Amino acid sequence: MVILTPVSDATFDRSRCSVAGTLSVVGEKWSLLVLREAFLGVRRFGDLQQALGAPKAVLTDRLATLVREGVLTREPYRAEGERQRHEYRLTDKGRDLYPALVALMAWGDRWLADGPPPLALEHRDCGAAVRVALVCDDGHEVGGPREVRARAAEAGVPRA
Amino acid sequence: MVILTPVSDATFDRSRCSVAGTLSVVGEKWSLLVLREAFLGVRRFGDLQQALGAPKAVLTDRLATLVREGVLTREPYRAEGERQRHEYRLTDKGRDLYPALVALMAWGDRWLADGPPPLALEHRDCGAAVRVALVCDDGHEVGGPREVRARAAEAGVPRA
DNA sequence: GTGCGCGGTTCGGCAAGTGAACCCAGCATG
DNA sequence: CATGCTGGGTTCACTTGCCGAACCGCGCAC
Repeated sequence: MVILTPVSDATFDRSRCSVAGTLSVVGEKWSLLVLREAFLGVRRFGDLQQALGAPKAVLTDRLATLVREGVLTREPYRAEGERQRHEYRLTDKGRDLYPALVALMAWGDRWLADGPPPLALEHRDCGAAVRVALVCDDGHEVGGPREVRARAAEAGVPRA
Repeated sequence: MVILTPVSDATFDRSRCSVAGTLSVVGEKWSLLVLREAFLGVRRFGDLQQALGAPKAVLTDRLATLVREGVLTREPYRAEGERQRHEYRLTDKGRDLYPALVALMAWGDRWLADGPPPLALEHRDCGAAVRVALVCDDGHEVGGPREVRARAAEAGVPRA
């Protein structure tokens, strides 16, 4: 029997949904917080652990999967008088998660705040506050989901 | 002992971080996928279950917490010749998660695709594609994290 | 060599997620 | 009325994931 949801275009192929795909990469516990730290410039295992308070084993695992997925790279470095260690840096793929992280942060700032936002983002050039906006390619600012139509790609196309 | 991370402004109060706060509301497994369906107009328990394939028990729990957090409401309805049931609808607070979801989807479209994006978003008014953009309040488009400075709020202010 | 600190790995216990079975209200049917 | 069916859950046994503490091993300092 065919599903007939109240909204006609809700019948797209969920198994290929990009939200689910993204979450399979960064949706585990701590992953997005690791990336938050990465965007703040934290690169070393110990610093990450201290900043996050995550169990070492979990942190090890999350870093490994993020590296495996190409979101971070693991690069050797060597500080004065210490042995070689590794640090974790964002790749382009990882840096491209910035808008998502900013959007999540903005929501928390707005709806969960019990005071001023704990972290303010400002444009390095002009000092003005940075935020995420929904825009369309004609340059309009989009107010919200009500103004958006979701269209499913043609089904039946096999996986490449 | 005070933490001294290599980056000076990385020392903000993580315990109040809005990313972590947001994730504590929508970061559990399935939560964001439930919201994806909500944005597509799916409102009924059974439809959600069928669309997601999530275990009923988990779905029940996620819906309950999303309602408790004020992201969804649970409202009675009654279809012709059926008994009363409940449906789950987005609140303003929930609708405001749209940019975050779109950002996650965009990332997946870009980096995980093995074909065209399974779901295209277009501006209802003009038909142009919808995307998330990072902008500053002076109207500039922000290229990425490199152009952003994160500034921690003054510490020491107790939790209101 | 011994000690020590960093970056992990291992381990036992607990919480969360999973699928299948079960339950129950209420409409439909006979 | 009894009976069955259906949607929306709950319960249960099992697996997976997360947790904190203990342990390990490399390489520098002594």
